[in-house]
Amino acid sequence: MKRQRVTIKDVAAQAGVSYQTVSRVLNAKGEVAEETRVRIQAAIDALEYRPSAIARSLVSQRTHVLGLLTADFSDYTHARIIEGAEMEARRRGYLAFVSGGERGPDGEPLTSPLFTQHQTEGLLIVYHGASRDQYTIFEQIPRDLPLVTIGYAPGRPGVATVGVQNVEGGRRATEHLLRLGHRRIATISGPMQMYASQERRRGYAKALQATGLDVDSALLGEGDWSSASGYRATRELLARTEFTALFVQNDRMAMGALQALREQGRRVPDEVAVVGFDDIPSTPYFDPPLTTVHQPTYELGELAARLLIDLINGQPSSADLTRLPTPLVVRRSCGAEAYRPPPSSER
Amino acid sequence: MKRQRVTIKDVAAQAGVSYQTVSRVLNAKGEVAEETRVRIQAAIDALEYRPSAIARSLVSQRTHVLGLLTADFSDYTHARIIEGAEMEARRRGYLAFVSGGERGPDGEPLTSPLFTQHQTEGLLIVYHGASRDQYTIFEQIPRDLPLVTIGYAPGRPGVATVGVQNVEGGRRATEHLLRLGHRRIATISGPMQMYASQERRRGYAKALQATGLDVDSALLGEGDWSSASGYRATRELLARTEFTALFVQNDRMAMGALQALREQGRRVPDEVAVVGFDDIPSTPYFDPPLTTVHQPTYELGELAARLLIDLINGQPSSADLTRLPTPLVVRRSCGAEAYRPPPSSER
DNA sequence: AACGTTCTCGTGAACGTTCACATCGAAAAG
DNA sequence: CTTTTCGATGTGAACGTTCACGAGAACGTT
Repeated sequence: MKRQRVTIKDVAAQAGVSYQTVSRVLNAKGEVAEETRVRIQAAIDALEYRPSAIARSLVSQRTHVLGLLTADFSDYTHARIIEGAEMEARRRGYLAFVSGGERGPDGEPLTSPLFTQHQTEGLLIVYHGASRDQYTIFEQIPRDLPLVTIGYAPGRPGVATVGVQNVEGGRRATEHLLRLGHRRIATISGPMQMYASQERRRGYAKALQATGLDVDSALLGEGDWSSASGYRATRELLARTEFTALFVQNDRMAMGALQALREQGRRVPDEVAVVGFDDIPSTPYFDPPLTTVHQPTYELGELAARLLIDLINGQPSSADLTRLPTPLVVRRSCGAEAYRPPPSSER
Repeated sequence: MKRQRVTIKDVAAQAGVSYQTVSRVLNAKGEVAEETRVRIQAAIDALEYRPSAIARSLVSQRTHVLGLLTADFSDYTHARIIEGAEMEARRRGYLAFVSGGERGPDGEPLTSPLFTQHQTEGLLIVYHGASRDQYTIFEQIPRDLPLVTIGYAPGRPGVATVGVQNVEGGRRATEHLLRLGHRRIATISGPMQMYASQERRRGYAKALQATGLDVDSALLGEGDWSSASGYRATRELLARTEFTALFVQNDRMAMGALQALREQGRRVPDEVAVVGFDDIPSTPYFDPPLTTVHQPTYELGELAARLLIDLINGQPSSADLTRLPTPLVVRRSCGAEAYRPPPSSER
């Protein structure tokens, strides 16, 4: 484990100059004779010298490291956001600590104390968010640390937020079903203390009201985003009331819903039309292929990283509170279109 | 952006001692009078002092940072491995840079040069691996950097490898179908240059041969792990030959396969029995619920991280080349069992 | 009463870089 | 030929911490 480090002084010695001159060619700063620069470059290559980011950080007080914090790593939506954010960060010269999986008592992701010690320059919380009264997580975060969240704690002083058009997405899905002639449209939300759930349901209600319909509470189901909960909520709805359409507010729950409908012998889309939310890649392979509201998760991650980096560098960014569009993707489960074979490439 | 850092000297001044004494209480090293230690602790709390990991790293030459490199972030299997690895790393006091999404010309993930500069102590490559002749990635990695891969480049000098029992999994799936009386069993592999594909197919062949059957090349399909490719490969198989069972070597492809079978009017499991591989969480909600070979991905990530950290600390680890078990999970798509309602919780 | 121990704490150096400034030489200007 | 100017390079300090020492005080020992 003796990893003898090659330092800038070794390079200087090899090239017969002082360490400062080497530093100058490394940073392309200040004048240095062409002849010496090639000599130094040769020494660098010969010794395979790699500057120490640690030492640099110590003097510059900058680490170029971001922290990405998430509650649920392996959920596709979250993973995609992280992927986009990490990619954008890398493009801008930042590295990302990623941490996730641990949740506090209220479901919020947990910060590792390691995060703050390691001089993370900014933090991105990838989490779809609980309602206003539960922000315990922010107490663990230094107040002066640039912070961006995804659709979480919008408008909170000190935190910037980006998200998707949840309300519009919900409205779009519901309008589509209304346009197809459905009048009794059930819906299954995620946990109602979460913003995304509230917003998607608000879109649902808006669409109904615009058509002069009231929201019938018998038609409102609630799950926890999991397929199992979608399955359960659908069975409850079926037992409780009649409906000809179902708007499930994420695709995983929709998968459970389709399962429940199949079991009960309700044909989709003929007897019940179904629309989902998220547009996860497997959606064209649902039975039947799912009409759903697309979420640009990758782009959301990129946007969030961009905003965070701008914040770190003190650049006013217009991205704060940006809401990315959520177009409806029509497939077969809503009955609006004849069947097409699935596309040849995923994602 | 003026983040005026509280240093150990500030704490020392506040407590009326030297910086060294503060360092002693921080590291619980050396004797320090009880009275002064509480005084210093008070100063630490009052100033909200957080030691600089950067400065520490500079002197200790240790960063306690791992690099997790992946090719495909948002694939469930990969994400789960990373999640497990990150969790285990955190438990052992390590933070993890995660980087992914970029692939080289041969499909291998790409290392960021930032990785090595940042004094990553070890690298975990989460990638299911291509065949022997494509190891371009290792050339970018310093030879003395501890390296662990997942089922990739096993036996290569300098890299430790963990994985799952792919051969046994493939055998188990095929044996199950044989035991149910099937004799013409088709299979769809991933890209054949990948280890996982080769191994799973080898398991398939072994099971057939143990029963005295030959491998019929007409029954061999190949995809790229995506649902779309599973769909395509299944259509090709259906057009080409007859079979009563299908072993698809990952669940995403299986999803496409089910879709293709449905379209062609082949009932599952009555006309064609299907078995998958991976046991992703949505598997119970496939139509029909998919019998599949379980992969302990989370545990695999934990194991890999443990191995990597042991390597870093120069501890001989017995985990190298460990292969985690891959039990068969029987659901409905193979026709072996009556239908049970999906479980109430995912993952 | 003088001395060795044991506690407790402080000083200087080092980790690998960059920054601010000083220095040196030579070319340009008078 | 002297002075100015500027290009090229070197020196000291600093970033925040730990490590290897060393020093003083309190205590007991003979």
